Amino acid sequence: MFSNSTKYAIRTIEYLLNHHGDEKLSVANLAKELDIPQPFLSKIMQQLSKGGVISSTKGRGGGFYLSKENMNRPLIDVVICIEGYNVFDKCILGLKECSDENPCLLHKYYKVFKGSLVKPIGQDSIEELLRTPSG
Amino acid sequence: MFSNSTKYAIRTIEYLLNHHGDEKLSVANLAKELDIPQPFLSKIMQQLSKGGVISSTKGRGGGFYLSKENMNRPLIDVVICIEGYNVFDKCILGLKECSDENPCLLHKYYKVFKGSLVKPIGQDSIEELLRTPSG
DNA sequence: AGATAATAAGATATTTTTATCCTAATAAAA
DNA sequence: TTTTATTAGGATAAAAATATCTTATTATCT
Repeated sequence: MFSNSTKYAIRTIEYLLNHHGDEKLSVANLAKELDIPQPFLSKIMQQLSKGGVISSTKGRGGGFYLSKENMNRPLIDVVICIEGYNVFDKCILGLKECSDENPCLLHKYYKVFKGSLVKPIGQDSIEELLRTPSG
Repeated sequence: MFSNSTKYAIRTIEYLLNHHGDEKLSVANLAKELDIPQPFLSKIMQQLSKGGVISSTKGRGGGFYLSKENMNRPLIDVVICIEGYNVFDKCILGLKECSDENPCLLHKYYKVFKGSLVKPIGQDSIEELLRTPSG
């Protein structure tokens, strides 16, 4: 479903949010805490930063963090920033045409999934979604 | 979610099932009908055949088809045959530990999905699942 | 101003997935 | 028995994803 890059991105943003208020966090720090290869996470963070999904400051005491604006964006923006598109817009079996009228085999099942996962991801802000304890 | 290989496999098996009773179908034929690169589909069919998910006969008039046994296997076997494991057993965010007690961020959403898609895929036979018109 | 600690960015390497090609083996038909 | 149409299988190629390394740039502290 998600690429490793996207998985890492989501997990890192969650961590960033839950450790907000502390000083900004360096890639080295994040990579260690989240058990992600450091240089790879560095690449991902650059991409997220360029896409405006996270913020950063350079220099001593710098690092990555989430601004108020960052927190107000829907989580799906993170996915789009990494993957380049909304992965959930595509047919689960890769058909070019797949809709309620012209469904693939698994369309009806996948639709339930979209209703339950993709909707909150697409609508709710990062803060709303990630701050609530999951279960 | 699924790799291209798996998507192709599922679509081809669906086609095979719906054209059962006709003569066996060649890779060339299937690739053309389903718009899949022929040599790539060939590889996939070999793998499925070796895994016992589909059947084949060589020589003139030969081709691929589904035996009664093939039809009675759950669709998840196709996924396992291609991917090497059940992709749905893994955490959507790639956590090593992810359960109801110790859930990742998206665990509760993903769980709904599993209930709706993975359950039928894992339990129902290929014939039951694919023969029914979807929607 | 200089040293330091951090991100930014580009070049490169590795691995996996996807795709292609070619030859061998097989089975049926002529 | 020869030809033909097919799968089987191995060798290889191309592309994408994943991972690493190195250097440049920047901001803060001393």
